[in-house]
Amino acid sequence: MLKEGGIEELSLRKLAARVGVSRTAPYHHFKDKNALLCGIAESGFRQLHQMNKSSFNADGPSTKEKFSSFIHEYVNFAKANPDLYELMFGRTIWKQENSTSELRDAAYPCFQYQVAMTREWQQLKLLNHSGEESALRASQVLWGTVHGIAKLLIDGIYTDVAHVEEICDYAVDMFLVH
Amino acid sequence: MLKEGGIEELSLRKLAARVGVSRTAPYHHFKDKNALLCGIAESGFRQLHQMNKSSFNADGPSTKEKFSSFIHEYVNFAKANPDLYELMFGRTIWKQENSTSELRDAAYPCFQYQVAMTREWQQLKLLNHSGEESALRASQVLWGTVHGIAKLLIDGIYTDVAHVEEICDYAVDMFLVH
DNA sequence: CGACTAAATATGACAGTGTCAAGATTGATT
DNA sequence: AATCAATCTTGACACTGTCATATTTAGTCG
Repeated sequence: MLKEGGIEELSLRKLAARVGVSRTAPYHHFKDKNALLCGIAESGFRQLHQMNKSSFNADGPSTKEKFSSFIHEYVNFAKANPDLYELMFGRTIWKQENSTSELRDAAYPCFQYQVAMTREWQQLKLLNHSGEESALRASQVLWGTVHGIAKLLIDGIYTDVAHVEEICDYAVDMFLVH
Repeated sequence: MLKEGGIEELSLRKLAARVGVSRTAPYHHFKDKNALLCGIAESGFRQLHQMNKSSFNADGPSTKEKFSSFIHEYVNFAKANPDLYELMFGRTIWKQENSTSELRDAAYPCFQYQVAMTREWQQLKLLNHSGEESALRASQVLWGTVHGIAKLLIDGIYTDVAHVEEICDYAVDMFLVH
């Protein structure tokens, strides 16, 4: 249902009807609609984390190539699953105390892995920077960049999906030290 | 109402009740709830555009300082008006054909101004990059970065609002050529 | 001033939604 | 065979956006 009509089209009642049960049946498996959405997002984070890991641990490509892969793969993940991505990083789930502890348990390791990758790129002097190095800050900026590009693409704001690879290549080039 | 409880708390009925009119009175001034939201977002874009212009045209600060100002001011705008920013760049308004033509007329010049600023920074050799230069691509990356940082901050995802300035400074440092 | 018109407002209604309380059904374990 | 917990259902409530229809208000013209 997410893929068909996005988050706003996903209602518990329609979902229950499609499965063939009554409207309140889902409430015996999830506390809330929010809990259900958190569950879906949770699996999304596991998927994203897995993608990052297998890409970063691949033998063959150079570290520079892996950095480029990270950017491309991240944005393409969002492009391929726009509604899942929207759900994973949307206000719906994260605002206030909506996020489940299970969701956070899946999401935080994913975030921390990005910090770890960034630390390695930094130690190998791959990234352009002058002052004192901070893996956390650098990863927040890098993540911000891919996240921002992904969101702009998904929402179709002044960026065209057709130019994803070009934009990502440009981003890689702007971050690498020359 | 936006500032009080965010977009999800803003309902036409409550709004009408607060103003002291009936539920359907707003429909004689706005076609839709969507049209009303677009109107609010519209004024947000005008505000953002104005901010960028007066910052970029200020005499005194160097171009490098202006670049830094852009990053900081953009993110701080989002931090100061989280719900307005969420509305301006959220899926609610932009997905499919929800955006009003008036909204686009306010937003696009704002986007294009960012491209113009980026073009100048690029021509002054301020930005780190190796290949062929493209103001559009560079501004998409820069914008992606500030947009992404802003969103991560607003939604409270692995970034703390207390470190805004540090994160922005770090971003500036990563983009400047050294 | 009175009449007409257009803008603005109000009422009732409809189809949705998430969610709760209370009762009915099922299936496995003792 | 009986018990009990898991699972499901129905009824109900308070919301939501929006439409069709009726009513009020204000402003303009002869």
